[in-house]
Amino acid sequence: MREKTLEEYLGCPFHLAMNTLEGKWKFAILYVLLDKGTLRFKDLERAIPDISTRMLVKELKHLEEKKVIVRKAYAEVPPRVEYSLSEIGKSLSPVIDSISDWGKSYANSLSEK
Amino acid sequence: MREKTLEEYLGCPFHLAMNTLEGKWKFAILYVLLDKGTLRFKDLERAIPDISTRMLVKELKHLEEKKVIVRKAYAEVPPRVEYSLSEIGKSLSPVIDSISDWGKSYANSLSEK
DNA sequence: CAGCATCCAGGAGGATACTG
DNA sequence: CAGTATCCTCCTGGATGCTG
Repeated sequence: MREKTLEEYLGCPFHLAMNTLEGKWKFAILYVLLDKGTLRFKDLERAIPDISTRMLVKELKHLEEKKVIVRKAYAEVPPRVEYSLSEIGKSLSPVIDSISDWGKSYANSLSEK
Repeated sequence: MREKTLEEYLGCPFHLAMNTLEGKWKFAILYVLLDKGTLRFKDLERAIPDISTRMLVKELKHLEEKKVIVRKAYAEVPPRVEYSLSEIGKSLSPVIDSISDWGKSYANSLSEK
């Protein structure tokens, strides 16, 4: 039995993390940015075909407020806005990997039976 | 740039994982079972004070269908039902840890500025 | 191009009361 | 004890059209 309580374990950092990663499209956006580095709004929309404009805007805004991604707007016409991961955003890689890894062994364990 | 596409990476195993872990209380239940090993329904309710009976039933049922937890009912009066993690359920520990770890460094990076 | 405004449906999740 | 059964609210997310 672990020594930490539910409160300590799931308490602050865990819920903080879940809070910023919650939402249908967060991981997709994160992965694409992890993959490509920097993308414009339209490119993100193309990279995640099923997302609606409204949702992409909302999720990006949320991630930006949470300091996970960085938004850089250029004063040009037509407008250009580039999104990339912050340092803390890049450090999410192990999280995505561990979930993906678990998913693989989970899929295996399901097909074995 | 990674070689996998969004489809390959987020495609099957990742979404499979997210699917079974989705929901407000999944991680809380998982953590408590990881912590205590085996618990009766009422004990789970006590361990997660804010959850409603309805939600606990739903989440447990979902996790059982997904083969992540094991339900064992005893033919007694009053009834006794015990929940525990399956092998694949126990292997979720790294996922929970990586999220929790990221949450910690995230909290640090927020407070530094 | 990079969004914002609006409307809308469906589902997640809460509160309460009841049963074998 | 271990759930069911209802009812209800709010929020997520989709569709569409418009703007600087």
